[in-house]
Amino acid sequence: MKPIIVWFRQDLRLSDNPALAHAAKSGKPVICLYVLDDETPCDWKMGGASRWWLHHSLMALDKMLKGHLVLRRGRADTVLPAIIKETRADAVVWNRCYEPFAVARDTVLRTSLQAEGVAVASFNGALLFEPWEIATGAGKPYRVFTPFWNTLKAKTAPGLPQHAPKNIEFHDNVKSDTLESWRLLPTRPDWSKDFDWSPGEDGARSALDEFLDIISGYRHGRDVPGRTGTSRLSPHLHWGEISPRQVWQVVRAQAHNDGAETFLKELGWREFCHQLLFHNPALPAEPLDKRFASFPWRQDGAASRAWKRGQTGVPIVDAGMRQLWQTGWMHNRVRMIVASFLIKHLLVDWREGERWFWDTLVDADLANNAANWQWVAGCGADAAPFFRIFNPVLQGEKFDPGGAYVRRFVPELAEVADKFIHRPWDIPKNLGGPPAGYPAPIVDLALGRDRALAAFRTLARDRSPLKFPT
DNA sequence: TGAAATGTTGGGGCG
DNA sequence: ACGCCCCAACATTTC
Repeated sequence: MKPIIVWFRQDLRLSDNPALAHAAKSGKPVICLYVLDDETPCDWKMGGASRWWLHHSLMALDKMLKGHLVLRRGRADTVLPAIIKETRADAVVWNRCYEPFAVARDTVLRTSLQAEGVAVASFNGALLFEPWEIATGAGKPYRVFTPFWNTLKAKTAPGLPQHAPKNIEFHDNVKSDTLESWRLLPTRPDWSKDFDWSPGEDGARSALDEFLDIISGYRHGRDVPGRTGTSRLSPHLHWGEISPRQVWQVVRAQAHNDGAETFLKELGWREFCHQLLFHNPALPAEPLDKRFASFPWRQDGAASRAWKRGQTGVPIVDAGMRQLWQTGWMHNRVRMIVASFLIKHLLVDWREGERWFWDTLVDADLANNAANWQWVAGCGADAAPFFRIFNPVLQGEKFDPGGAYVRRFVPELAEVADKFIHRPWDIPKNLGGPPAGYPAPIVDLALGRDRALAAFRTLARDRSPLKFPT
């Protein structure tokens, strides 16, 4: 019997994995393969934090496969034909990816494999619905979230998740790299020592279970960065350690509480972002709203560096940027604040923030990252209006009132009184003044706001309708 | 999934 | 007792 190859990509799990289930049912011996491709030129090479996650997730997957995971390095269109030749496999299955380069790669590969007589099948393992399954009455992709969401909800429920295959008959003795030889982990310095994550399918399940304990308070709790009020599922979902169908099914069962309802909407945003990228391959690189093509972004290396390092002198911004660097993740409320600060107060091109997040987030996801940066910049689909400029002081006082979040990540401010924790520059002289060792703000918040309004207003005067690439 | 400026209202101090 | 002013508190509008 000739073997079948399951090509793992962003679906590092056994349960509800349609490609794996298909292979296990086929009666053929199964080869579970992961290919690390550092060779194909790509604008979005996997970032450092992603590689850290991948290392641990592959280790977990290999354990669940009882050591049968095959690791190969190289171009997918070289590795797959090679391993097919070695093992005489006559079938390949995978779950679909939706990044433009992945779509292009997989389309070519499918054709060439089929031309060699290899059976190829692909499945939906990453989304509730395919990007082409939710369309307007005119058959076009949605550009506004709310009608997209209404249509998604009205569709018949996404398919029920499948159980992991009862037993898998593996095809043995396939050459494999060692994971260590891929050197996915950071060395000198080891910036991952404070990462507090459990990559892998079990870790994903635990994260979901822990979230279910607090989901009833999600609607408001999700906005408080000093406490755990969010699901922290994003990296697990990105790597496919848990499927959106699995999350949907469990959360849906609690739909009587508004927290569950609010959270399902976030899964909806994930779907929305993925269909946006699928239908707009330039989403990560070009503003959807073409009026932004000639926007006068400022080149300010010093400001960008201060932002990345969490040295802007604005507490909630610095706390967020340091949380990102230290833990590989940032609370969503704070992502909006730091993004607004970079784009509006500093007038730096959103793509610079997008790139930094791509390199530093363990949940870096091309679709979510690009769509959300465009959203904050005001050039994306269903975008925030240009005049919506977060005041980081007010946001801090509203969502981190006791300063617990700032104190945790900006130790220079740990002893500052609550009243001044989000504006240490206002600490009067007789109380000691601003703490030494913490920078003064790199931009005057009022001036920065006015400058952004002036710059963005010139765009708003251009009444030409939004032009989206077709 | 804002913030700031401006407008309105109503209670209380006080001449 | 009355009107005037002040100013929270809330509402509206503007960016």
